[in-house]
Amino acid sequence: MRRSSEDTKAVILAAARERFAADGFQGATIRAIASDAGIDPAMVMRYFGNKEKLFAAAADVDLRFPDLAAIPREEVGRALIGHFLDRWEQDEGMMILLRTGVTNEAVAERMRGIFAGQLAPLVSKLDDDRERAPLRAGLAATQVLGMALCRYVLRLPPVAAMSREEIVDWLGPTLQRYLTGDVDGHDTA
Amino acid sequence: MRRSSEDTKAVILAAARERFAADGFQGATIRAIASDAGIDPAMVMRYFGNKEKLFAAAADVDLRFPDLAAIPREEVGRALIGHFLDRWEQDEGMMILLRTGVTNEAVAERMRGIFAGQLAPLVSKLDDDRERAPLRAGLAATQVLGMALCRYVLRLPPVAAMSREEIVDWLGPTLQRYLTGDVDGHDTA
DNA sequence: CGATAATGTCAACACATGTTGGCCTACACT
DNA sequence: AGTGTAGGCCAACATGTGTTGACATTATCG
Repeated sequence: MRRSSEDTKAVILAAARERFAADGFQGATIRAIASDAGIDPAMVMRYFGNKEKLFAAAADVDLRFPDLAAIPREEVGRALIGHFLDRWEQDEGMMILLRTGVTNEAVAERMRGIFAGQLAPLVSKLDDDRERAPLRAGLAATQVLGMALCRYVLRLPPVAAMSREEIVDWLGPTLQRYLTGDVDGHDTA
Repeated sequence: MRRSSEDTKAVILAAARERFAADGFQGATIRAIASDAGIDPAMVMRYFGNKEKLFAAAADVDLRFPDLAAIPREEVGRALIGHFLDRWEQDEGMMILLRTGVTNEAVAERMRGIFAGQLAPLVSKLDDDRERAPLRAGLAATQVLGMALCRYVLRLPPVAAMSREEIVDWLGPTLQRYLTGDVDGHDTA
């Protein structure tokens, strides 16, 4: 045999990741993915069943958030945005989710799941008032996803041009207030 | 004649707005739009030429930002987010741009144009240091678009559940700092 | 009334897409 | 060498899409 089954499966998956990240779910075609992978479209079907299952495999992403409770309380804001930027630039899955979640309800549901399952629980460990944790996590999500949207997807020139340090310096305090502050910006006791 | 040319054109445009806002550019089909409008798909072509021109007509949006310089300096943050929330809920064009700009480069370019032509100039009037104005505007865009994304598109439960006042109270100070503060959050002289 | 142009409908084309089944090819094992 | 099987390719189908042209219908005006 030319290649092992697992090898070609991996090649297809890599090509699918790139295409889904670049063109979204509808925009990425099986034929284009197969062409990128240098194989026949039929192979994609053989190994992944159909387009939706291929997408599911390509969009399997883990945020791998660090344990915020293990970080000095006054640094969680900077730590969160820093980690998120790293993660975004390493894992194409983030781009896939954002590009497709905007027009695909199933993916949007998945993003809500990631939010509720990976970010919210972490935030709730920071606060004694567990009631407010989802709100805090939600606020953090708006700022963090908004940055990803403007920087990596829309590529607004001033935002795309910022250095990692600048972003951390500007967004860190914002996230710090969302995660640990009250409305007026004072830290909770 | 049953209807005037302008009337049906308006009916088509209204249906197109809804479909584009709900399904994005690729997801919205001429046939579905025509069906919503209660007419034949061929009419759409007759009046708008092709799908892209129809989209261009449907996505013609004006942010109608107020003159930030005419607002007390310490309130520009709250004013900006408040105005943006109003605008979003009144004009389907905002949803169209966000839903489609994420996967369509031409629309993304258009959003960059709106940003550079409508938001950035306004911000530059707030600051003596004109060099920093694009950066400030960009930061504001990340927070404001991130809120729209999480609240109206992704519908993250805690964010969608917030009241207008809560959002203004939480995001106002953030935008205030992006627009008029230095990195540490102190107002510029 | 009759002509004419505007408004609308119908059927079809050309094309791209996801998906399927049959066929070929090359290796491993006896 | 012969054979079975896994990996791979080709051609085709069914469907949905944007788009087009020919035909019908209706209102306006000479």
